[in-house]
Amino acid sequence: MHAIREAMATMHKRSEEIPPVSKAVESLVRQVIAQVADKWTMLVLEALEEHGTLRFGECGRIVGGISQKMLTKTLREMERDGLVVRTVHPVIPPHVDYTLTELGRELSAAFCGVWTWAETYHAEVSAARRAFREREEG
Amino acid sequence: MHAIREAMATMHKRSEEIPPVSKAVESLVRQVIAQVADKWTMLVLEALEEHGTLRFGECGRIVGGISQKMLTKTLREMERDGLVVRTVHPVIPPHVDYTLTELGRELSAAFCGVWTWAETYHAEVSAARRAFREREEG
DNA sequence: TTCGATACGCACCAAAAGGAGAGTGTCGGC
DNA sequence: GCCGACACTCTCCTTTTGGTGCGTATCGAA
Repeated sequence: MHAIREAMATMHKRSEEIPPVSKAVESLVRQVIAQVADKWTMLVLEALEEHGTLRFGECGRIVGGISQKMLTKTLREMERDGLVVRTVHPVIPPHVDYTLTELGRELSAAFCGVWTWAETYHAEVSAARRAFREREEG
Repeated sequence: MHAIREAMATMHKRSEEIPPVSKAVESLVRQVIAQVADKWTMLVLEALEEHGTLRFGECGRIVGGISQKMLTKTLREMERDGLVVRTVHPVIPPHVDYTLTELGRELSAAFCGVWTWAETYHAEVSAARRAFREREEG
């Protein structure tokens, strides 16, 4: 009945009762990972890495399929985390551009492995999905 | 007034009107990335990489802070994508365990760079956030 | 005999993600 | 003189995400 509640309680307790000093660091790392391992962040990062400095609209066009709202939000978060620098040129009409910082470039390089993996193995993933569906339905 | 609508329409049109042959592949890669660049997927991947074969409950305890529902969902998706193998031992009480496939291990290795980045630079990210907040509020 | 353990599925609900559309202010081109 | 471009912001609205709690089957232990 409440077996699961206790099981999950234990699950949580175990991870909270053992704070091996570096618990704060691990939490931070997780937070950073969760933030950064975002679809749009990855895509924007890629766009900026490939094209260098980009304006808001350019960036949206290159990424493709992103709404203004999400583009604004993603770029703001990246700026906040020190991944991009936002430069406002006070002219009319407004001109704002975004450039990767060193931190951003490093992250982009780190993500490179994942991109390569996806490009290398997407066929295998598709095959696995087909096989899974057939096993389920067939 | 409807300037933006047109701008965004153009934004989308551009990316949809130019299908440079590898458009399908890019779409697939993006889909795979979006799937795989998930917080829980990364965490489970890490747990399995570090501990080898794990049971459902063990996995939850190691990842920490994940609900059953999300753990089930994450593991199912990973199985579907060919990242883990799910083995059911038909005993009572039930015993199910999960192991990374070669594909999963490759992905884990690819993510290694991101983990390293996060561990290396989390302090910089924190600093950037503080600076951003001070610039905004102060 | 009743409880605890296992690995879930299901129903319900709250919160967050994300899209659509309108509005803003100014300028240069038609 | 009016419209389009820029880089947004703001307000709805829908979809997705994720948590909680309950139920299940069966066995061995208390």
